[in-house]
Amino acid sequence: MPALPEDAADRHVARWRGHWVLENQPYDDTVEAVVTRMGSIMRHLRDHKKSAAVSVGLESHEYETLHALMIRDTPGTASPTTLADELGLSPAGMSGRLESMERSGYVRRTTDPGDRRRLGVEATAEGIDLWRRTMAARGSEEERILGSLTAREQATLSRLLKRIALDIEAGPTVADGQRTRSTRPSSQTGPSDS
Amino acid sequence: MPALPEDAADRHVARWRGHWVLENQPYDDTVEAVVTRMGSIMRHLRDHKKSAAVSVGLESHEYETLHALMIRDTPGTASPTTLADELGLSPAGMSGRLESMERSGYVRRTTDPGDRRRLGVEATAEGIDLWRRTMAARGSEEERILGSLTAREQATLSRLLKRIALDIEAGPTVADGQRTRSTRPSSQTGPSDS
DNA sequence: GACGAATAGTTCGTCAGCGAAGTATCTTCA
DNA sequence: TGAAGATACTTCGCTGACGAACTATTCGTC
Repeated sequence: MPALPEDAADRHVARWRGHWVLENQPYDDTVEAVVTRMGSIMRHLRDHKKSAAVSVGLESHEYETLHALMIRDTPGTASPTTLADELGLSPAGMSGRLESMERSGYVRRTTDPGDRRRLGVEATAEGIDLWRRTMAARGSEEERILGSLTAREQATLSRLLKRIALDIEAGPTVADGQRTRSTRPSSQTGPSDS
Repeated sequence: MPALPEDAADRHVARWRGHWVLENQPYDDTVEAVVTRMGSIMRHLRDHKKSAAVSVGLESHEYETLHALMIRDTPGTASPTTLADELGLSPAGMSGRLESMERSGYVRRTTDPGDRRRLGVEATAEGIDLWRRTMAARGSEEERILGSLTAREQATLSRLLKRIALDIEAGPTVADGQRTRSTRPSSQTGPSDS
């Protein structure tokens, strides 16, 4: 494996090491670099997705909404509440979003005759079209950037990330506000949690 | 290597596969899983950081600002413009944030006698204290979750991510709107790119 | 030295999102 | 049958952020 040139994360780590202030907490270059790199990769993908949406005339939150609507088991239709949950939005936020998207004609709210509290949200033909065009404009930037790795390397990466993800999912489900201590992970490496 | 149980990303991938709509674009499970996992790891870290800040009485954006102020080469002081750049904020946003943080007493704006257009931003003693306490409350969740991996595995992960990050940094710097095709990566590997 | 361009911040109008409170509808159960 | 309570969504007031326009200062150049 050839030595790789410096990346932004390396520079970040070098810069930060000197400013570490928690005496009882070690500063771990590798950990810091990993987190920084994941951050910049995700930011890149987010920016890319956003510009794809904008190039088609959609705000990125509108694209997200259409997307959530389209990739579900009953494509193109859902209740505002479900949608809000999936998008991590408050009910109020969802109302606002649907309102504006309905005005733009991307979406339609329908009433449920069986239960008049309930609404249905459907993507309109135009909404679906714009969603598809955004998908196409997006191309698969994800595949492009992961293309720097071989299939084997991708698999390794995926497995390592999965171990971390599983650890998080097993965790205390972060709960609200209060930081409950995790189901101490397999430990072996005292997370030295403060 | 033992078979790992299913994680949320596995479920996401399985669910999404059926809804893939770009005929000319293959659907790559591994890529999708990698991106999903990085997303949930980063989200977890973000939530954790936020709740640490809140537990100390800081809004998460206030913590970010103090953090940017503290980890720089001249700790505790910077110009609004620099700060805005580092935080990815518009000048207007920065003004607002400083305004409210100054009202809260976390930060102080000072005038530069040499150039009266310029300001300096300094963290106050209270701001520094709250920042440190947030750092402590944060503990190192990053280290805790990466603790699921051995040092060797962490190094592997870091290297793989670095390859991707370098590819992105080398890229067309995403520019605005238009999707320019990257300096085709070293290629060699249309990997499993199915 | 003085006027035009550049630079540093601020103000203004707007928008998406939040939490809390409100409205309408349905469910439960005495 | 008819409250009391639960559920589904909306409205309201507020906040943080944005882009565009504005103010104040300094730099460059003739």
